[in-house]
Amino acid sequence: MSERVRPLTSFLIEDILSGKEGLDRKGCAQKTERCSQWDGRELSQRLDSEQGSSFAARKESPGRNEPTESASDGKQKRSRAAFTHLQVLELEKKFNQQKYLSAPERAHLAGALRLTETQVKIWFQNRRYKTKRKQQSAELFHKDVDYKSDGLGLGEDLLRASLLGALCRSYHCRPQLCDRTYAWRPALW
DNA sequence: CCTGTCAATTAGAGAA
DNA sequence: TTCTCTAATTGACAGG
Repeated sequence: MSERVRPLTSFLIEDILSGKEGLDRKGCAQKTERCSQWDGRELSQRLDSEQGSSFAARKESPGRNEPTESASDGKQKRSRAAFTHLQVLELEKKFNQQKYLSAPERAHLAGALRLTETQVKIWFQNRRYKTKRKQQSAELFHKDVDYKSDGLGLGEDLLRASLLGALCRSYHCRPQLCDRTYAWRPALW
């Protein structure tokens, strides 16, 4: 992996408008186009009428969290949507069926769940990565257990116990997740 | 060029 | 306050 530069975690509309980000209008629209929090097209349009002013180009959050802004410094705080139980349930269900969605499928699912296509896309992206990480750590553990138990036949049981324990630890503070992870339970064990 | 993916990271939210 | 989970963001890269 190549070297990482400073992440633009606080991607501020004010910075773009004032030229601090060093992006021209097109670059700005492109960049924002990629972020679910900002609508590049809307931004481009509004740049025409509101150049120089600070405004919130943030899309309406589908979750219960409203975008917040501290009035004093005018800095936009990143909002984090909290998907509903049902939304996650349906996403998990779909993910269990298929790990990748086509554009029409994504649009359909997004519409059905009242999420943006980007949110669905990002959810699947994060979900795949999460699955991969879990699998990798499980494999790592498996190797370790195999090495330690070394012929005692404990590897599989210990792995199961460990994974179950990890899962319980993960969800012990969010009981509602135990229900919505139905996809994992029978398949995993 | 555009759009999607991955991998890594950041940061909000809530439970302990 | 700390910890965990996870939505969102980022850069690099690939394919059409």
